[in-house]
Amino acid sequence: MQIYNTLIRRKEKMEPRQAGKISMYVCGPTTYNFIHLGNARPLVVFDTLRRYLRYKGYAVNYIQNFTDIDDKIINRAREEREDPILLARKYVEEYFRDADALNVLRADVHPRVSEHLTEIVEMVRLLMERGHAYEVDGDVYFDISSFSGYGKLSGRSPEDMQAGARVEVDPRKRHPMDFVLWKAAKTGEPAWESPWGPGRPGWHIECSAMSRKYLGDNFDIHGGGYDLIFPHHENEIAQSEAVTGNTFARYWMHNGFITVNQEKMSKSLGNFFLVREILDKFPPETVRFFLLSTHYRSPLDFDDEKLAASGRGLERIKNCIRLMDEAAGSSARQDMNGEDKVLAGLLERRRQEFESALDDDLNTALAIGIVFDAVGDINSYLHKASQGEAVCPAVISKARGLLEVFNSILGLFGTDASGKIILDGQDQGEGKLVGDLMDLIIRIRQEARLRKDWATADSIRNGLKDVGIILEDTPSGVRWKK
RNA sequence: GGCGACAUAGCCAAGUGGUAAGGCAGAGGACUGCAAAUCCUCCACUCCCCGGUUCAAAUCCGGGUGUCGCCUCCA
Repeated sequence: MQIYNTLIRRKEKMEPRQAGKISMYVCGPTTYNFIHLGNARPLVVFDTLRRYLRYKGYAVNYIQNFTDIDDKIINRAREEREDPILLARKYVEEYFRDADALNVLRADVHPRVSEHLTEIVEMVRLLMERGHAYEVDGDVYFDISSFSGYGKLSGRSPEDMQAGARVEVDPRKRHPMDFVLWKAAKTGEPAWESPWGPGRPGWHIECSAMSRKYLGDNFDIHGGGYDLIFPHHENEIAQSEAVTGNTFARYWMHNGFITVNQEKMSKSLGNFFLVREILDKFPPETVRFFLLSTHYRSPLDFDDEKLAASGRGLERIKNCIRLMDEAAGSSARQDMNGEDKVLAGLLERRRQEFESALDDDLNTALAIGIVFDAVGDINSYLHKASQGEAVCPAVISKARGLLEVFNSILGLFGTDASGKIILDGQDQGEGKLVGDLMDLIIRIRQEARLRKDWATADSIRNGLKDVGIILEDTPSGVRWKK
């Protein structure tokens, strides 16, 4: 598999440190609010990467942190007259509700800053001991001049950045780009004991300390949003490598932004949409599909019309699954004929194309194109079969199995424990009562149709449409779906 | 001021040297009482512009133009 590595600015072959195992760390949210769509992109992208690596047979150790101690949390808690720790805890819970809805699998560990003060203080202490940090009035700063590789990820030298500095420089810092490792507590703020007095960690040190605890001095993949390259990830490298003397992460992956009217969606611009709000209007699989329909490094512009178009595209895949299930249930042909073998061959080819798409820097947009190609192959086969011989259930089972493999990686549709795709509709969800009622309504309408009472038949169909149920008359019977 | 990314049909989007995937929307046909779904066919002589390299460029190089991002909390 090839991965675009921000460190060298090109794709390279991904070779894990240990054969068959991959360690991944992805920067998670600061929990002071519900997540917005921009926050959701890395979740879905790296979840998909993780699923694909698993599919390829790797044992993946996946760590995603929560920043639950931070200025923004403290400010928010003050506004709401709540305890900062409890507020952060609440938004961790809310985070999981959104992530679960988007079918993002839980990480192996979700470490929180508030539970790793010991490791963080120890790391700062080591940086002090080794001459990479200095203390001023209870604050501890990292001394970037002590780390020769500073700037290697973001591709800028300390001199470049000084030239355009847009912030007032704290005069207590030796170099303007020095950054805080430990902040002395102000009155009323949560604080933890340290050799430099009570305080709390700076933003960057947590990821260095927690990734080290769970993945060791070096690991394979570090992911996050593009805007974390500088300063966050640059600083993580400096801290970690200064302490360990080892290369930190080998492959750095950064997702592009979600934009609104071509502008970055961000909290400071106020143009963000909460995942929760979007899920009120669109099903979660549509949102996930939308997020994966563009390559992860490209910007992705959001609006309702684009999401709606994604939903219509997804419907095509769902229809294919419904058609397969109907056809398979109506046939018991055993032996494979020529058409069956042609489809079987095409399916195998699609599997390979799908894999090579994802092998090329997780090209989910291409992979989704391959899914549609497979859907076209299957629909054509079903159409031909409907006019001649019945389908061969064994080939249909293979086809459905292929879509389930695709789904196990893209994570679009809900499944049962064995990975079988479960769609809304008569299969499940509403329970037996709705199914029975639908059977009754359809029977009454069919009687009307037999009498050629089209007015009644159409009235029933239109009425159901108004409550969100689609009726489709087919030669073999009536199909309904939500 | 420094650094970087992107520009492909009405919309979304893949494609890094060999003659433009896929989806949405749209047109025609098949099927249907009608609709929907599905199938078949059509829908970019051309990839922001101008030069150059090459037998061959959307793809490489140079120069423009435009949009966006990072340098400050931000996925």
